[in-house]
Amino acid sequence: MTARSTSETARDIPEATVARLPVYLRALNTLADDEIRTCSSEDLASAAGVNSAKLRKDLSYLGSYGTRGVGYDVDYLRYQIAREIGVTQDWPVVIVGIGNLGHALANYSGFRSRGFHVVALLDADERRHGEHVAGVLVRPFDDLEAIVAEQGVAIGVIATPAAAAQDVADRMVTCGITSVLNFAPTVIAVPDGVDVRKVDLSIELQILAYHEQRKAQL
Amino acid sequence: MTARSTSETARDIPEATVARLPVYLRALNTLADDEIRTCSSEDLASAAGVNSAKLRKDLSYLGSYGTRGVGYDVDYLRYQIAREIGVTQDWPVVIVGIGNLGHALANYSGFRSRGFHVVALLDADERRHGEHVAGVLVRPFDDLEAIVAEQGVAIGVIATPAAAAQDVADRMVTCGITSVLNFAPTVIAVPDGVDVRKVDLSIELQILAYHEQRKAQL
DNA sequence: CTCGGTTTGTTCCCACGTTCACAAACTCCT
DNA sequence: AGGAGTTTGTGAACGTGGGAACAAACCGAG
Repeated sequence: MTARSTSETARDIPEATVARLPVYLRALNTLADDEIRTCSSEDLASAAGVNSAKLRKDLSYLGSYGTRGVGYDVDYLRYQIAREIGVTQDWPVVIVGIGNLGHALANYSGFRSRGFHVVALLDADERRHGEHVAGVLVRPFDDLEAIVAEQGVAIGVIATPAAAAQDVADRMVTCGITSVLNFAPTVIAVPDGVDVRKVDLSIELQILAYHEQRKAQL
Repeated sequence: MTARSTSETARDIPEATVARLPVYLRALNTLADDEIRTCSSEDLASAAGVNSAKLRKDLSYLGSYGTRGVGYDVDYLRYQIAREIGVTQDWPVVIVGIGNLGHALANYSGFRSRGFHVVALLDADERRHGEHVAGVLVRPFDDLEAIVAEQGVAIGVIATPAAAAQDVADRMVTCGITSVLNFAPTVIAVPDGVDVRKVDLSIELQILAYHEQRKAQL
């Protein structure tokens, strides 16, 4: 995707692998909670719901962190994956659009516990300003630039209606945000160098409906 | 994935294509709202954020619904895609776990407007029972079997904490649900023939964080 | 009817991802 | 020390998906 021109220092990890690393990390955390110190690729793979060969190949992109004949040290591997993903540091995040979904996101404990913390909640509707959600003040959308500059925010979450999403994305990009998580049910366009990931609830249901319909046809 | 043994009547559409059909459908709806009657593959592709060659190939799996030299009839194509996905009919859905996220899902208008309607909200916590969310009564989780049987529910949504997700999934499968949309941050195991799709907010953020970290290293 | 312009449907090729299978490397037991 | 058993890391085969390019098909003008 991005052309890595000079100094091929960092090995580039396939996108499909990157998407699975967080799953492995969560599985390792669960194992660690159960005070399991070591696991085989088979153990971890079944906890993560994947094939063990795929797991080993995925991990091999990070380095050789296992021991043949033994397996992986849970804590060590956990740290290596966290470091590779970048969640050993803490990422400030802004959420725009404090409707039903924005509320749920602001309250979602999985963010804070996994290296992210919500530094601001923004909404265009001034009737919401001053309200506190999950202990964070809801502020005007126009405060975006100031907050991003002050806090060094790189990641923005869009939880607005579809009609507002592109405008919000444009403003985010303008003030320096380079990663966007979009919950609005619309396609947003961004310049090169900005990453967008989309989460769309009704699309997921429609995919299930397709398969469901196929099953019914037998 | 599923072995289609006999009567190869229905062409099987690649999974990647299935995942994009809802996007095309939404783009077509937007065009229809603007009273556009016809569009080229180029028009639709840019509205959907994909390459036009890919769009044409995707549509070709459904049949030949375009006219060379002209393009696609918006309404006709819209109907064909909707029929293929299965959203010309209405799918009953149950949501289990009425916390912050469950609330947001119950209130999400995109479901009803796209061929899905919430027939029941279930929660294990009896303090929530009797409450109405988005006009639907919150009922005990133990009512699951009765509701699924009565209403012919095939699709279940899990919005519980991670610890409860597997149990909920097991109960759903037992009473005949064959498609599950899982919002709980954990991997759930289901038997063959049951489809699971996972939506995981913190995983999406972690993927963004990985790329963000890579950008910062330049 | 024919010709030029347009747009679809499809073929071909390449890149990416998945899985198998096995050599390399480690532990433990005798 | 040596051999049996175990598990990782990886090379190779295979399948799926993406994109360029082009033939087929349609429209409209003359």
